[in-house]
Amino acid sequence: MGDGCEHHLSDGPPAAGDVARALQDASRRLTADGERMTSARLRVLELLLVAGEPVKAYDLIACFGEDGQPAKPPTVYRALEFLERKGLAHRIASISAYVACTSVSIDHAAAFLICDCCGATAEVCAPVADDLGRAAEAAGYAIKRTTIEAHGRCPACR
Amino acid sequence: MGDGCEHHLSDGPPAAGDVARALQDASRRLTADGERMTSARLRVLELLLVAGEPVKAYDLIACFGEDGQPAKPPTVYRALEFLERKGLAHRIASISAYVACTSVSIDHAAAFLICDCCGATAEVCAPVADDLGRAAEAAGYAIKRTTIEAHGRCPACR
DNA sequence: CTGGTGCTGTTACGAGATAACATCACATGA
DNA sequence: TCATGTGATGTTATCTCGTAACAGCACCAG
Repeated sequence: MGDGCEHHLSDGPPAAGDVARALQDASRRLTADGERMTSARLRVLELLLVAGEPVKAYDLIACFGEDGQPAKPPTVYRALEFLERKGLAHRIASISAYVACTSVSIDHAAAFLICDCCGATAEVCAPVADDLGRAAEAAGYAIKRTTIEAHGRCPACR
Repeated sequence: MGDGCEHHLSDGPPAAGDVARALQDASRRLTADGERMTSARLRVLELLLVAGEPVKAYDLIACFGEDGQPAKPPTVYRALEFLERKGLAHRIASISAYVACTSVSIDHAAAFLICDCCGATAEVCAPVADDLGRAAEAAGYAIKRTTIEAHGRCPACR
């Protein structure tokens, strides 16, 4: 969220229809995968999609209930872990927040550009991780998972 | 720290002489810079150097006093913030830990390879961040700071 | 010796995340 | 149909991580 300025054009919350469609797509993909899209998982994904930007876990916890009832932390953390495992969401470690995955490709390895001014984030793909992979190989490391996050200012806030 | 195996050859704790030398170098560089290398900062840097791998903030807090007395959290967090600002230490966001900077070049933008098995980390430099910079430019973002971390297995643990 | 600036000490608390255990839902095979 | 195993959830409690706020001190510049 904005600390000072309020530009915020980029990404942003999508139309309601888009969210519904994304939720349906996700559900279908999961059931096809033999996984269960339970109500808690669906709700957390919905909240992430509606936000359209990184959200703190405790913000999710606070708005979890349709009626305004908060959830218990494990409920939300379990859903987040599941969504992340399935590539439907990502944790952004540098700000301890979570965001719905916007990348089309299933096999992720995402990188994020994060605006310190308005909070907008862009998920960028591919080329970044390659470089890192090469460096890892040179050092003899076998990589399983990457965290790639760049902080700065988005086009609107510059 | 190792969760299961205990290989752990890489990096590791350096000889006492090396630590002393690194501390002196750091002190000189700071005073030349017009900064003060106070006892708390020196102590935290020493603990990081001796460990030779990422250390949790509360572990630093616990071993802070020479006599075994723990420090108060702000003491350590302030020192860490300072050391990070000066490029003498880095925070590793994906595991909420801190590590002394091993890179020779002053102007950092470091990337880390972290072994999930034994905890060893390698700090790799340069080429990685370039790629990310290009992606950012394409998206119109101006980057100030990056977090690049890869998890996997080190040569010894593979 | 006076004021400003930056560092330290201390208390208290807010935010982030997980352990442990009981219970429930549901598919599968006897 | 019922037994059973697996995975999801509910609940309590706790742990870890990090910071706000304020008082006091150290040191340098004028």
